[in-house]
Amino acid sequence: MGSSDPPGWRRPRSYHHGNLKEVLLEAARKLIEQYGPAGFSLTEAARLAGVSPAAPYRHFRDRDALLAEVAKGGFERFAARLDKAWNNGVPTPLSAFDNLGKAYLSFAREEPASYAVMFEAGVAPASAEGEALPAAERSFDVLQRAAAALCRSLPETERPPLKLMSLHIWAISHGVATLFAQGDLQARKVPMSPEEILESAMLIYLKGLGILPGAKSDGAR
Amino acid sequence: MGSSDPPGWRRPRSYHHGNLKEVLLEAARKLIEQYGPAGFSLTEAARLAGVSPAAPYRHFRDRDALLAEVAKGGFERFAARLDKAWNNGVPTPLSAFDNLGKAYLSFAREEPASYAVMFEAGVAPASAEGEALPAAERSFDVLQRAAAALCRSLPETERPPLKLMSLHIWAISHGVATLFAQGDLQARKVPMSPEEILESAMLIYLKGLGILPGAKSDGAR
DNA sequence: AGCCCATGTAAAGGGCTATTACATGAAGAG
DNA sequence: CTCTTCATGTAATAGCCCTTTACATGGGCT
Repeated sequence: MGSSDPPGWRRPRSYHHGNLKEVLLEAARKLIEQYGPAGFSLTEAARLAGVSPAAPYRHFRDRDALLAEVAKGGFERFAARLDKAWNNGVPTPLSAFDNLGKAYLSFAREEPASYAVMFEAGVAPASAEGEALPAAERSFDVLQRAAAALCRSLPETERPPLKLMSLHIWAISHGVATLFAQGDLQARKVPMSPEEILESAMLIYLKGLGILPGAKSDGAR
Repeated sequence: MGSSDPPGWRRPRSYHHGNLKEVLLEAARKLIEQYGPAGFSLTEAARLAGVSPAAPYRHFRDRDALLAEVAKGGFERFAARLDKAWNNGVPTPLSAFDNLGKAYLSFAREEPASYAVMFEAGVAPASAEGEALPAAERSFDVLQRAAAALCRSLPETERPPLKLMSLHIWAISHGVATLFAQGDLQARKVPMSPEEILESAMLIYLKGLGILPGAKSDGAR
């Protein structure tokens, strides 16, 4: 890789690009962000990188392989960010959980292209799954560890199935992220921020589990 | 839907098709279901309908306009189904709400193509929004009416903001639908059905609001 | 019966994907 | 230092798709 250059900077006048793979991935994210996963074109990414339309095929088997790499990189950064935000539940599981939710949303907002390729159906078929699976599972693991930590305040007999609870948390976060924190639907006339929507939903959910002090009206029983 | 009904059936031997618009929409849904919104091609839809590649342009301005119509029709059937499932909260709001969730998931499973075009970013750009907005809002209204009915068992001072609660319900349903009830991720090693995941999440959420008898440990307070 | 125009076809331009044969030059061996 | 090698780039091409334009057909109205 880059030997005497500043870390991985492309050499414009060289026949060999020197950094093409990364530049193509970056261009792909930019284009997907702008035109959607469907509107993205290998040829245009090559144009952005200043190379011929055939050059990308030296680094990716085909268009789908490039998208699979976008998904893989996305899952890796996603897992790292969730893990950092959770921070092992420090200082408290509740505050860390709040950070986790905010990190989830900010990733979806800051890397909408990655998020779309990671989760939208039919974008990166099975190839992505195979490559990206480990990082995807690391992401889910963070949610699962958070759920476990939150449950520790409950008597064992009242703890929900851990996996189920993690799926709930994932679904709520994903729902808020795709409906409100991404591109266009964000502009709907919803007077609340995605963060507010997610946090309030999580608070109610945690009350329902008895992890937070319940709604006053348990007298309804 | 009905396939071989007498009213408006295509005339195979006629120069004029007689039913092309509907047949193209149906073909589009079938192709999107199979290859994803990106893999769908106008030309192939025309081939399925037995007409030339230029014929669709007599009915749709361009490829995006056809997708916008898919989205519009999807939202209309979606709204109708949700409304029917909710059934004005009869016999009880809780049972009707359960039906509503099941209807949401079954629509996402039975019309994955429509659902994808309706909710995936960048598939049907702004054109869809304009045309499909009324039906989309009717869908959301059903959720909002359900939320209102569920809240009526609460003292007024403890009711959550209606719009916020509706957004929560929508986000949870959408999250479960896209993560677990559609195409590929469905095949994950999740030992629960989407219906079970959604219903359990909703039960916990409603407990958190005090609409259902609370988790035993409200004594935590 | 005859006209009109909604709805079809054929042909063509331009873009994208992917393959193949060829070109370039960075890096290591002698 | 030179020479060879091979990863990495280009050019050219085939095939598919989108979209437009000019033309063809025939159903329905007068």
